[in-house]
Amino acid sequence: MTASPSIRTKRERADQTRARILDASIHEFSENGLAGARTEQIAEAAGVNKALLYYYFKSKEGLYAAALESIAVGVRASGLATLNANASAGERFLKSALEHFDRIHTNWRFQSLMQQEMVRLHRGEAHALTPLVETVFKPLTTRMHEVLLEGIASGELIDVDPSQIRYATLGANVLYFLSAPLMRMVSGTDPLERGAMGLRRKLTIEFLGQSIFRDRKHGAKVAAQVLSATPMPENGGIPPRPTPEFRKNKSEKVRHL
Amino acid sequence: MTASPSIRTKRERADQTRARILDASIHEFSENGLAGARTEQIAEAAGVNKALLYYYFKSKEGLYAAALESIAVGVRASGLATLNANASAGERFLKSALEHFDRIHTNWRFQSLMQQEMVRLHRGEAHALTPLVETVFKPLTTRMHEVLLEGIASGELIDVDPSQIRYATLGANVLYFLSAPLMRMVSGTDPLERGAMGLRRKLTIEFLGQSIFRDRKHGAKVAAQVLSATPMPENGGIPPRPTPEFRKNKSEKVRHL
DNA sequence: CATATTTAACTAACTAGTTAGTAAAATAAT
DNA sequence: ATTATTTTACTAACTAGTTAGTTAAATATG
Repeated sequence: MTASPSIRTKRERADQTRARILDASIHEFSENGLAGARTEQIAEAAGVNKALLYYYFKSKEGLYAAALESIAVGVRASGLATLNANASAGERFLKSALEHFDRIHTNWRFQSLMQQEMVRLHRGEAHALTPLVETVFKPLTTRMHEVLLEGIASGELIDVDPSQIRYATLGANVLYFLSAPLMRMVSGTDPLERGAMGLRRKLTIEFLGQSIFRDRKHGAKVAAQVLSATPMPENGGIPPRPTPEFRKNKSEKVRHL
Repeated sequence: MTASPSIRTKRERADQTRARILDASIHEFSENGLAGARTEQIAEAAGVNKALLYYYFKSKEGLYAAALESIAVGVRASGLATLNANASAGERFLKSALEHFDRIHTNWRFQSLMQQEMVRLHRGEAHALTPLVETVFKPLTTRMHEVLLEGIASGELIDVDPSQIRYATLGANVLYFLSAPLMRMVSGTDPLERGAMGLRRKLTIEFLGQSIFRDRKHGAKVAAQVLSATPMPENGGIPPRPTPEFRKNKSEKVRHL
């Protein structure tokens, strides 16, 4: 287990192990939640002994918080990038809506962790999200608000509450992916299949072009432009599930002998 | 323990205990999830012995499924009622959007259970939701689709994908409540406080009036009409949480001795 | 050798589900 | 109507298994 020959020093190898633990944690926590994830499983996936988790991070919750922070790093940057692009406020907002849609499925782990954190927050648990408020959520929310206000002031967008536009836009994306397995049962077709997703992606932006732009013809043009400028990224992250029904649980073991 | 004098027969008392168990289950499961809820705690809250849960429902999952079905009964009726009201398609849709907003906070337990079920579905777990697909979700989705198509055909609503209108509308409501504890940390004000909620309720409908109606003046009128016809219901269901931070976990006990 | 990293072995606490038994109500027999 | 028998509703105590976290020893590495 003397690792790859490229890594020699003690420090480097330790850092690498640490990173492997974080990777495995993101994987396990995003799929099974804080309570559902098993430390033993994380250790195994990282190829280390369970006690090592407690050597690097003091507790399961500490590990969870670290995993959350490590995955959140990239989100802020890409989110702000679209909002600061060189384009009209309306176009920047559509770009950012599209980026949000794409990010949900390319970085599904992050989305999954966030959804579980929201539930935990409602229960009054979770310190884990607190640090991300300042580093990620506040900057993104604020910037988006500014862009929308700018678009409204310039007359490009309709004069409605910017937060409401935000809720409707992000909410649509969140709900699409969150409800996908349910809608699959309702409609028979899988919203996570690439074709369906590509269509939804297009309809999402076109809808915004028609709904929040004062001049709907202009909105349609901007939507088309944004869509043609940003092709759908490769299938990223939502781990495909087998047939919806039969599948033995993991987090809640059934033990009827 | 001969209970109240009004209940004499064995059968009646048994039905009552069964109902008490279901009530306690809804409470516990909605607050702690399937895995997080403790059978002992459910039994205690229902005032019965734990083994009785297994006498009435064969397993924890069976109890969960029964609780879910019992709470879902009311949702279909109220949802369909607004969609079938006597009004234009556009107005019926706004009514139904408003009913959805109100239902989320008056029947928070249902919403909470649904959100957790969505996550479970993504993991490939959950038979519990399957029966509700036919009895609740399919009828509601179908009817809403019909209403939207009617509104588009009549020219009252803009010609965009009906499903996209649904995602944007319901998604906005879901995200508002789901992200409330996070937004409270971001903005400092509590979205679940009654004043804020009343405002959001109004902005939600007004936004739809401006965004999905072909004639925005007409949309504004319909929105005002729907809002004045339906006052905000009394504070229903989201259990208020103390100060966001400090609060010992329940589902994931920390046992560092 | 001394220090940082890693592990095998262990434990204390907890939890879903079971079992064996009881009290009282319902039903059948006399 | 009284007694005997069966069924229903319910409980106390227990089992078997799981899991987060600890400890002390081992293994590199500088």
